[in-house]
Amino acid sequence: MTDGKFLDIPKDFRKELIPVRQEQVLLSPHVLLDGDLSLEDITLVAGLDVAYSKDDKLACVSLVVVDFRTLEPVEEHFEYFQPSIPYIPSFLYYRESPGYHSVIKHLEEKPDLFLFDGNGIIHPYGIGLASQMGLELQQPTVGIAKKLLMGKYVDPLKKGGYSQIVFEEKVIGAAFQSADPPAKPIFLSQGHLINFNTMVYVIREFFQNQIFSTKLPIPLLLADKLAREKLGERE
DNA sequence: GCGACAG
DNA sequence: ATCTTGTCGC
Repeated sequence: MTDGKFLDIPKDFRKELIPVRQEQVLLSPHVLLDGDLSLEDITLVAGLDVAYSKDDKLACVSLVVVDFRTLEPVEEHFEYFQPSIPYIPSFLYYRESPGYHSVIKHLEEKPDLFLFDGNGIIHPYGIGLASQMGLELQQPTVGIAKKLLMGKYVDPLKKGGYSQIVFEEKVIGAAFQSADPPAKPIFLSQGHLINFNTMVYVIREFFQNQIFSTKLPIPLLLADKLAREKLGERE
């Protein structure tokens, strides 16, 4: 017991991460779960992801910007970097954010929304990596995870449907059935400056009139592919 | 009491 | 995340 709440901090990292936890507690109240963003305003959507070498010595971060109407990619960037800390649940931001920030610098045009592979407010202190990135960028962000970190939900019945993810009586995200059952849903959570309904509607749009059946929305699918491909060229 | 635990 | 074989379905 080192944390006092939901996720314990591994003993080896306790001393370093307790101040980090304090930072999360301090920043969490600044996360905004609303804002002006609406579907009609969205033209460019960015997807970001990180791939790791098997020995965890090298990482490749990728960024793909997609036109929300045509679903065509309009910008692609990638960057190699060295992970400075291991993966520790609830501290993913501190492992991946250096990569994200360096690749975002290459953007030629500012996207209207950023999608991250991971969580927004689905987090023991309500500030997952997508939320903290949103605070720093001061831009709308959404987190999309393939596994549930915390909360409960009932399985959406059919493809295209969703259900609320609830924790301590509060709605913290949406389980979205992006592929046909029995495939597991993907787990959406607000990062920053976006409301629940807009988040769900935006993500749902990516699966409308789809030629390929994909589990991830196009920006994240392409980012995932790019990071993997570029990492492969170096190992 | 044990185990859970984004990537 | 990454590793890893065969197998199911279009």
